[in-house]
Amino acid sequence: MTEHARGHTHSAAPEAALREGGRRLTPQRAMIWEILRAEPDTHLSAEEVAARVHERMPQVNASTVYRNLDVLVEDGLVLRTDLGESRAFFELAHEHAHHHLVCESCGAVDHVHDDVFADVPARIHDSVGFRVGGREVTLHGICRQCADAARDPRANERDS
Amino acid sequence: MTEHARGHTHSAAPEAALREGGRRLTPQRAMIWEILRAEPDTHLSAEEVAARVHERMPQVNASTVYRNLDVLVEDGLVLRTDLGESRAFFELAHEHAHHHLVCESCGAVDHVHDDVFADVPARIHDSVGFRVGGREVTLHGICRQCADAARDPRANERDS
DNA sequence: ATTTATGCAAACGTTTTGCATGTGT
DNA sequence: ACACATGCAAAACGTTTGCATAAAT
Repeated sequence: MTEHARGHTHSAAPEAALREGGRRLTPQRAMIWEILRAEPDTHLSAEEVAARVHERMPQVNASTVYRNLDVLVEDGLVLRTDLGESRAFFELAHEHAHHHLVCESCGAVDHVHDDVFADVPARIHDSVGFRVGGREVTLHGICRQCADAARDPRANERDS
Repeated sequence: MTEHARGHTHSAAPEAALREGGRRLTPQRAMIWEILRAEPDTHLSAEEVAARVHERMPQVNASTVYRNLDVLVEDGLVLRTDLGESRAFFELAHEHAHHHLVCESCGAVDHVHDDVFADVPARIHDSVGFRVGGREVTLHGICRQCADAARDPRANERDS
């Protein structure tokens, strides 16, 4: 689940992609990019990104972060994912889909490989003509930890 | 798609379920329930429910609607579904899962029968131990209409 | 010179809260 | 009488916007 840990294609600063749209790679933008790159497995909300930015560049305004996240998403460099409950998260755009499993109990976000969906998109397309998004899917449910905790109350010690 | 139009299990006013928790079926609650029951295929946001309520009972405050939607969800009578983009919708709780397909292009919400998922939940559980929610799943993508419109620009006439 | 980006502050829209009043049990 | 529910107004929340300034082209 950490196969893409070390820098490759997408980790290079995204100057090119930005400049295509007449955009500039400002220090603030670079910082946001860097923050997302540094935590590939965390799903950061806009607010959390803003907080991270603020730690390192206190003078940067939250609105700048919001604006830049929008820009990066618009240019396809960053992916905005809705995890439900009005929680939108941001992460670097990947080549291939990885899907999100949001635990309804503890809020944790697991990942699944695209494989598990097998031919579901095809079946959906066949039955209703809907083309499931090229990107990410979010499922809700109960993660292993919470399921275990519910099954064996004693295991609660590691939870809240 | 209107099989459950006339009163049976779920369409009956939910007095019993409410009273179990020491709750009361107030006129406001009944109205909300009625509104959701009247539009089984629409996915109403809290705000839209509030608006519908206001049409019929103008003196009812929005906060009452918000509070009551919470209560109904809490008691399992109403289902809150997150359709992404901070759009949460409400509908009467059903027996069996039906899933939502949100068109990223036009925002329309399609439904798919649970069948299309076949053994996906099992596969997910096997691979990461995550138990996909007993209820509803939301997928994002492009609906048939929008896909057709994109493929054959001439068909745009029925769209925006 | 022109465009793009920033900081600031103020506005926004939705949802939540505190509190006094009302209603049902 | 008591617990539960309501209306109202105010606050809260995360996000967005207008505008003057600053930086890059």
